Amino acid sequence: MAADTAPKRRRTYRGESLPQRRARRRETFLRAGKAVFGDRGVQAATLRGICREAGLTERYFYESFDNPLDLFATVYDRELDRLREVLARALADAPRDTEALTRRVITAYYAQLRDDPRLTRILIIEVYGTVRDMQRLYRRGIQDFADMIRDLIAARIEPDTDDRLDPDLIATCLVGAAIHLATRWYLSDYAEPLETIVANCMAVVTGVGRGGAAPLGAAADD
Amino acid sequence: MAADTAPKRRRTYRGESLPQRRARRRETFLRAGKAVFGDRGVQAATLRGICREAGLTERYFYESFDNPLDLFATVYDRELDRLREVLARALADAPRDTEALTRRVITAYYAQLRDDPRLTRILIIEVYGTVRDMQRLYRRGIQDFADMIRDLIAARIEPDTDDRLDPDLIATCLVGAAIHLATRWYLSDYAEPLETIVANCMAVVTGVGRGGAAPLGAAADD
DNA sequence: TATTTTTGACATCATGTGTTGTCACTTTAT
DNA sequence: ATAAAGTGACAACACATGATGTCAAAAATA
Repeated sequence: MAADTAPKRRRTYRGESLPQRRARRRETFLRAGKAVFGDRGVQAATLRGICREAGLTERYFYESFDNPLDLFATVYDRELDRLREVLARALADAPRDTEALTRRVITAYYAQLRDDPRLTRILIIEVYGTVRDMQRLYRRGIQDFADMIRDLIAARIEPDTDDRLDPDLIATCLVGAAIHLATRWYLSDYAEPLETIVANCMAVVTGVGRGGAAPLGAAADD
Repeated sequence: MAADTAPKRRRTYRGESLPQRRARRRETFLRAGKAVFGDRGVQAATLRGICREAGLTERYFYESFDNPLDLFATVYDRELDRLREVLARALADAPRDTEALTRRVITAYYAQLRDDPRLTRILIIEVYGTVRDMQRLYRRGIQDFADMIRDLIAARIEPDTDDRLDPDLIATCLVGAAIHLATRWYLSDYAEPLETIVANCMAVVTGVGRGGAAPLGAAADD
């Protein structure tokens, strides 16, 4: 059926070939999608609103995406990759000292979230409020970070202490802690300075499994 | 306008007065709402579906609720109160030893989530995917638990160690950790035994702020 | 310049949902 | 018994949205 209405020859238009134009329009929709999803949220996003934001018509939307949720999934994937890249870079040229490395990654994480609120909203807030397809996306995205943390802490586990301790579950907790802190931070319009957020997240992450007598800080409890 | 169609006299019907019938129908809708929201989710919930589940018609829905989201908010509030009550009870007759108390509360929390998957889904999953009104609900609900934890750990903070440590933020982290672990647990259909979940959550909660040399367990790292 | 492709604005269709209204039937009270 | 209140099934309406189609103007090629 595509052959019926297909043009005989493909022209360059305004100095762009057909693949170039397609790619540009797709990119335009991705940017518009990030703006709409990141500023107003998935609930408020409509096909027409996205097209208005993109300055393109519905036809070109369907040229690159199946439906609005497909666009969101693509935007989400992309933002997730961006964040992953930032963390990988921080991890790459980090010192070998465990605490310094942890601090560096955590700092990179929160700095990125602070510098790109739209990414933040898409990755940690909007991804929830959608159908089960999005929950798959969410779990996949989170799982990556949990695995990253798990590998970091797995080597430090001593099985003879408590054999119920599971690096996977611990990592899940730590991811949840970081995300939840990020959520609060975002919703407060980044009220606290970055250093404060990092310090408190560090306090949770580096203390894992050390439930002895000493409390927060260095005081001895009664 | 209500006066036009208002009945002249209020009758008892099937042995129930009008307030009794109203209350019963409202209760029926609350149960139906919990079933629909807790099993199929907010996205899949429709007014007609809720009425079918309740065995009542739309008229009686509007008798007690403004719209489906209003019903969800009421159901959410109710389930939150139930959970809060469970935790308060666990906290009330808990030993004074801090660790035992913490363990008791955490155990009560996860046991309740395991025993009532609908409550779990409504409280930790479905509450996200709605409009901003629900985010208010969510924040309010979470805030309560965060405050509870904050009060527990605030007394243990020594300000001369790191003055950026903030009981509020730490509590936010811990709530996030617990919720995220609960989310994973729920999505895995409660694959791990309760004791495992509790042990790992404990490892995170009781270790807060103790970021020294000792890692998970008791081993010394290189 | 003439023809074809490309574009954009807009109309149209189909569908689902919240909301309100209708009406026959049941139950209660006089 | 009869009239009024209550109930339940379902129709009807309004509206938003996704998806598809129409058509004239703009731009490129022969």
